[in-house]
Amino acid sequence: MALESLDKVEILYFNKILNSWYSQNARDLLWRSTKDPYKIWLSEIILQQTRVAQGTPYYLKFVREYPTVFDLARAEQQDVLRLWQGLGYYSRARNMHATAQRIVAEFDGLFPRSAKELLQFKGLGAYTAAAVASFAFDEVVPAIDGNVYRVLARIFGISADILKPEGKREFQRLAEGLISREDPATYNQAMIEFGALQCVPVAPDCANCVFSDHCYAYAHQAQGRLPVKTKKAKARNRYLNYFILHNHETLVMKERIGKGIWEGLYDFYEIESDEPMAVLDSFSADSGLLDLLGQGVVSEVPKSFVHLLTHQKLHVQFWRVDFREGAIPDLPNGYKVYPLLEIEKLPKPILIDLVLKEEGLLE
DNA sequence: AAGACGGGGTT
DNA sequence: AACCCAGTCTT
Repeated sequence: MALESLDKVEILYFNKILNSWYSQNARDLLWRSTKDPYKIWLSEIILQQTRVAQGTPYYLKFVREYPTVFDLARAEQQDVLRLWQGLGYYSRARNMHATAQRIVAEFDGLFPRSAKELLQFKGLGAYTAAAVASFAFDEVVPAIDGNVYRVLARIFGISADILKPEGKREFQRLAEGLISREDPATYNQAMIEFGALQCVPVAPDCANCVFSDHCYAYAHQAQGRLPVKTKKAKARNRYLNYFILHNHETLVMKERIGKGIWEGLYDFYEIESDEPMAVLDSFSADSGLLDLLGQGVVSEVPKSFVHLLTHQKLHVQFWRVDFREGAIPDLPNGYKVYPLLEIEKLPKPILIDLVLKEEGLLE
């Protein structure tokens, strides 16, 4: 479709095609069958940068454990993080919890109804605020996620960078012109669904597409270069050395405080090095650690791990240090001894959880 | 404007 | 190995 000549008739035509496609192809997703703003918000937070298949079990867990915003607000942050464990981007869980508490404390448990008002809450950005306002309250605001950027960029041939503010404004203007005034919620769902199922990132089936006669990208074979998205930096290498200090009944862990990965989650005694460290002697710089190791029986966990994050490549080596019962010596600040039975309840990075299970320290 | 922030699926 | 996923926050 030609962007310059987009008139009222073409907008109606676009919506007619889209609606028709959606009515025949929409998936039956749990959060689509409710108007409860809490559940819609919950689903949107979970689905940020997350596939439906990966997020669905978490949505079910959260709805069961915290059926209302009041239940979530009452919860301990640690329990919220524990339920979120494995989903990644843990600031989503912390922000969601804080927002639930604000909604209860300041808004009597009622979500404000406009995207503009929803933007004031942590974790609710432009997309999520629009999604909640339109899905729960039928506000006429376009919810533009990665799917929608892709659909718009291809059909209308928009080459503005979707990661730059100027590019976002261009897509926003286009979407505001396109959105259905009669049923904005369905329009938004349909655009997202169309991007997720038909206008997929790689090798879309354009020959069998309801927009094939009107699509810029198909006509110009530009599917591969639209949308335009600035590249992200390559992942940097980090070398993490973990010491699993434990005796028969207890284990030493620490909460990760402050900025960086896994904030609020628990891991082990840790030393980071600039490059791989093969032998224990390499740790002689840490006298406190040497003290600790001297009093226990040290064994290297046979495996080392490479754990890939979007922005970091973690090279992780575990060492296991066993102490006699009740004999774990003084620990540096922040480290605490936990009974093995309590470890299960702590929120942990997926890698830590995995190693605990492999070591037989956690079920 | 550019980075940081997870874990997993797909190609 | 590269790319992406129902993005947001911080600097």
